[in-house]
Amino acid sequence: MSSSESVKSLTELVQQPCPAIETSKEGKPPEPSDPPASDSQPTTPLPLSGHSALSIQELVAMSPELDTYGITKRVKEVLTDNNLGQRLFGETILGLTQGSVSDLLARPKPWHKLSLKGREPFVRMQLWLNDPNNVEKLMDMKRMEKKAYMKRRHSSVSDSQPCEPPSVGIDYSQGASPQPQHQLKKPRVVLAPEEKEALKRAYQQKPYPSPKTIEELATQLNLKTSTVINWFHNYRSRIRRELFIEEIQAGSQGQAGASDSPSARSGRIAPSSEGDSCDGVEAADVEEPGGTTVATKSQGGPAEVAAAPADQEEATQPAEKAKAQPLSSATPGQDNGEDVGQPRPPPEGLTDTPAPVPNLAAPAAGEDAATSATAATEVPGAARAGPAERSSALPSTSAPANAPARRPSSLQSLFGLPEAAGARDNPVRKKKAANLNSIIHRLEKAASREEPIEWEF
DNA sequence: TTTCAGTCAATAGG
DNA sequence: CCTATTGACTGAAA
Repeated sequence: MSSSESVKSLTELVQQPCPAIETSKEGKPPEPSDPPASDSQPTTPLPLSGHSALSIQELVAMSPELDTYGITKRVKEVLTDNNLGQRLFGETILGLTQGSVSDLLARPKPWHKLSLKGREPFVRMQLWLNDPNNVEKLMDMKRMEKKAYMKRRHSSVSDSQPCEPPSVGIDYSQGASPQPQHQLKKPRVVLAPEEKEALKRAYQQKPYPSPKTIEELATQLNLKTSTVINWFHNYRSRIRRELFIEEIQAGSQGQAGASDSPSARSGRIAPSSEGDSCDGVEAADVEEPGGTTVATKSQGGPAEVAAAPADQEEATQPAEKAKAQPLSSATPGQDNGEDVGQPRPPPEGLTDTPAPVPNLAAPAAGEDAATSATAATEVPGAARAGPAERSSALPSTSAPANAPARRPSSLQSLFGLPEAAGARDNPVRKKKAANLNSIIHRLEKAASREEPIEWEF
């Protein structure tokens, strides 16, 4: 362990801040000659340009701290400037599929919130950006693909998909017309907007529904339980991610005015930095179709699902909800005009129902506010911290905002100064409200055990 | 077990 | 073609 020198050179490789400054040209040693004696890796699955002796993982491990936002921004620029698609880029440079690349470029998570694995793509991107021939290489790939494509077309005259079924052998579908072919492949569930709405509402009541609640939701919405579970998982993490980007952008916001960010470029002093900023605890209000600006009443009682401080599960089904098709019964117990369910087509395929759920449009009407009420009951003062302003009292480790604003003095980036001013208001509020709920949830959870937990909200 | 972080891959829009 | 969205899956923590 040691080898501080090699680290240094590697660091340069992955560094994003201005590369200039070096008296020696160096550029990039084809291979550093100093693999930090580490056990071998499962080998990179990617062709990865095929050089570099070091595995990315090693690079990632010693990578300095990259500005993910800045990196993605530059990558996007380069790609668009050269008409390179993210599919090509993803597959050849990152080893990821197009969708993943799109996601990554659009919503990079801040470096410190990334796992080792999650950092990998960013290191690769940085490496790629540093490569003087990056564009050229990709263009070559593009040409090659095209060539291959043309070739294929040419060779196969009027042949339709020569070798299509790559299946393992479980397939006897070769018939003739790929029409209503057997759907051996699951059709991919697509939730209807109404269903999503219902789920979101449920999420706001309870970001972490109990299995029982999930089961109920599934029944009421006529979805598979696993679908509901997955939905919650996905929704939670996607909400979380949006909060991250918000965090990032906040850091690079340069409000009109002269002062640019103080840029307190400091190191990571934190043993496990957790900068968080909760932002004012605003009451929540939710949007709704119609433009009814719901004021945030401190709820009246439509808390429903959650009742007992401890485990509210029991209050959930005093009645009987045998029948599916909850036209309006929704959650038993304290109904309050709440309705989680919505009429939907009969179970099991059968596309009959001509009318796609007529009502359900704006069922809610106000109870969303329950957002906070719900669980707050027990938690002492922990959760909400007064009004707003939370000038961190503790020496919160790590600066709340890193300053990715600066740009290297490269000719390229001279042109881009897209700076986007935020102009969002509504959706954000909602997200925050939901986020609060999850915070509460965690507090509750933690309340039952004693452990110095560190939270990041 | 459950949650989470990363991804994949189908698919909806352009 | 290309990109964005999103349900589902995988593997690793807890």
